[in-house]
Amino acid sequence: MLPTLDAFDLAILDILQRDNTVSQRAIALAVHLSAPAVQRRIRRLRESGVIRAEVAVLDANRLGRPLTLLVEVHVHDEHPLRTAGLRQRIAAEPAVQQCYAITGEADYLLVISAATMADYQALSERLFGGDDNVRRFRTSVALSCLKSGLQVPIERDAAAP
Amino acid sequence: MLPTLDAFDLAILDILQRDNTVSQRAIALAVHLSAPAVQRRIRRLRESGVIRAEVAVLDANRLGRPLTLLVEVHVHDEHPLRTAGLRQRIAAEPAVQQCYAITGEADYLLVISAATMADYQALSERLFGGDDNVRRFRTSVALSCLKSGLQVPIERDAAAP
DNA sequence: GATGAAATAGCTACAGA
DNA sequence: TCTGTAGCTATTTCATC
Repeated sequence: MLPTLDAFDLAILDILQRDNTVSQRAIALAVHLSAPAVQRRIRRLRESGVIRAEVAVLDANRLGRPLTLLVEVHVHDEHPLRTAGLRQRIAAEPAVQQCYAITGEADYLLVISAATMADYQALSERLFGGDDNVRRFRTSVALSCLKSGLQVPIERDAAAP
Repeated sequence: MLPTLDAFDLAILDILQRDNTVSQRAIALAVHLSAPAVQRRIRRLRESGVIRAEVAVLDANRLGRPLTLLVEVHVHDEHPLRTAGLRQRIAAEPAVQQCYAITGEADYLLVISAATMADYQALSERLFGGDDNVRRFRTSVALSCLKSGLQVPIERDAAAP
């Protein structure tokens, strides 16, 4: 389940995480391999979980969700049992795009997508309202998004001779 | 360039942002449309920018980048001319996955992927070191990632009869 | 890992509502 | 203008070397 990735794998991954619509033939050409070889590697990368998902990235503005909110959450007690409810509500809420447990002053950082501030207010009430383990939360509004992605930097050794 | 999205479009988008390897035929079946109709809609959604990208999401841990860092950056002057350099370095740095200009105490929030703390230290030096407009930056380490994605919540009206 | 055949998906054209 | 049917092209998939 932990296959070592060679330069071919890395080259393939680096293409796919930029654009997974490129054909296996084109990838094969780019990394100097045959198409079936590329296909077998992609299948292994999928099955082993190196490729976690293959998705379309949508424009939130065009879908009526122009707001991105960044929320630092402070809890009284970080103990798993005391935060289970919070974590479950976060997991269940589609508007919460990302959630990190973090070091430092705050305990959690959330990235949230919302249509209106009223919607966010209702959401924050749902997430934090009745939870007496939530000490406080501090919301920042994203004025603009300078960069948005989940791409993992890959050191590009030359792929092949 | 701003086509109104109907229930069919939304249903298609909701499938694709979860898994864009689903065939047009399967989508057609799911949303009760013919495959060519689905294809035409997908093409329009791509061209109009509603679909911003189609990508593979990789597991950073398996690629030797187990660290995620969340960095709040405070600048002296938010004026575009004074922050141009910073924004340019952020854009050029693959390790910076996300960057938001935000309201509140800090001015920017960065999500960064790194292999080691030493690498991050070098990176932060590159990003902020020589810039006298950067007043300070505060780094949090992500202890765990409870949720990770860029999916936009879509209200699922019934797709079609 | 490469080659070639079968299955499948994607694309285009045309007809109809 | 949009959908659906039909037919073609290209890609993926699988067996073999």
